[in-house]
Amino acid sequence: MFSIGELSKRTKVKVPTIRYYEEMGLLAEAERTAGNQRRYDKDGLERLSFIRHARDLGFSIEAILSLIELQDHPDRSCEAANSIATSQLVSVRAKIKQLKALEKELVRISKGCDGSGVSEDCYVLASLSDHGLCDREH
Amino acid sequence: MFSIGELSKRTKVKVPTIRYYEEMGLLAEAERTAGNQRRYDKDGLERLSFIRHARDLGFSIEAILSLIELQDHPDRSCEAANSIATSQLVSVRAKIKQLKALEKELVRISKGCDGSGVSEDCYVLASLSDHGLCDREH
DNA sequence: CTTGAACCTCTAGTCACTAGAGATCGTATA
DNA sequence: TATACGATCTCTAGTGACTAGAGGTTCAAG
Repeated sequence: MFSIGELSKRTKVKVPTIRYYEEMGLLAEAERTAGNQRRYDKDGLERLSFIRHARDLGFSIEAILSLIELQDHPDRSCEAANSIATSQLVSVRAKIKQLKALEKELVRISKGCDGSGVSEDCYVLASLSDHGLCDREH
Repeated sequence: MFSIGELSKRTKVKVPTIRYYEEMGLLAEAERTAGNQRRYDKDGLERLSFIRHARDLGFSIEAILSLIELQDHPDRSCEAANSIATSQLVSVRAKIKQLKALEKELVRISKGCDGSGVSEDCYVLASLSDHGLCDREH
C-alpha cells in the first residue's frame, strides 16, 4: 500500500491529476487511511498506467472510459476496442495532414523574410493579412 | 457599414467569436448604431481576416496580439514578426513529430487485432496496459 | 512530542471558444 | 404606420483536461 505521492512518482502522473481521474470515474475510489488519505496497491498502479498510456496516445477521457468498460466486460470487446483505436488513428492522421499544410505555409512565410530588418513592409504580416498569398484553402 | 452577421458571413468567423475577439482586445471596439448594434467597415473586415488566418495557422490569441502590436509600430517589426512565425513553425514541427510516433504505435496496436472477435485477450487493451510493448518512450 | 512535508477539500483559473436565456433592434411587408 | 420576425444585444455558464492556490489535517522521522 502506498500513498498518492508515491503513485504519482511511479506513474509520472501529477497528484492533482490522479484525484481528477478519480473524480471523473477513471479510477475507482481509493481506499483510505484512518486519517482519510488515499492508499493504492498494484491494481491501482496498473490502472493508472493504462490511463496514462492511453492519454499519451491522445485518447480522450471519454474514450478511455469506454475502454475501461470493455476491460470489465471482455466478451467480444476486441472488436469494440479496435474500433476505438482505429478512430483514434484516423483523427491522428487528419491532424498530421493539417499540421503539414501549416508547416508548408509557415516555411513559405518565413522564407519571404530575410531577417535583415531593412524592408519597410513585413512579409510575415503581409502574408497573414492577405489570404490570396496562400497556396491552399483553410 | 455592415452588421456583425454580415461580417461573420464574409469571414466565416462565428458571431459570438467576433464578440469574443473584441473582448480580448484583438478587434477594436466597433462603432455602434443608435440602437447599440455593432457596425463594421473594410478595416474591421481586414483585421478580422488577419486574425482568422493567424488562428488557422495555430497562432495563439496572445501571439496574435503581439503581431497586431507590431503592425501598429512597424519599425523593425519584421524581425520580431519573423521570430514569432519561426517559433510557431518549431512548435508545429514538434507536434508533427509527436503525432507520427503516435500513429506508428496505433498502427502497431491495430495490427495485433485481427478483428475476428475470436481472441480471448484483446491486443488493443493489452498494449495499452503494458507499456513494455511500446517501441518508444512517452 | 515536535516539526515539516505530504496530504485533504474546495474554489477558481486556463484556452478559445460555444450555448442559452431573456430582452431589444432593424427592416421588409401589409 | 403597424406588425412580424430574424438579427442583435448582454450576461452567465459550460466545454476538456487539467493546474494553482487557500486553508486546514495527517503522517512519519527524529
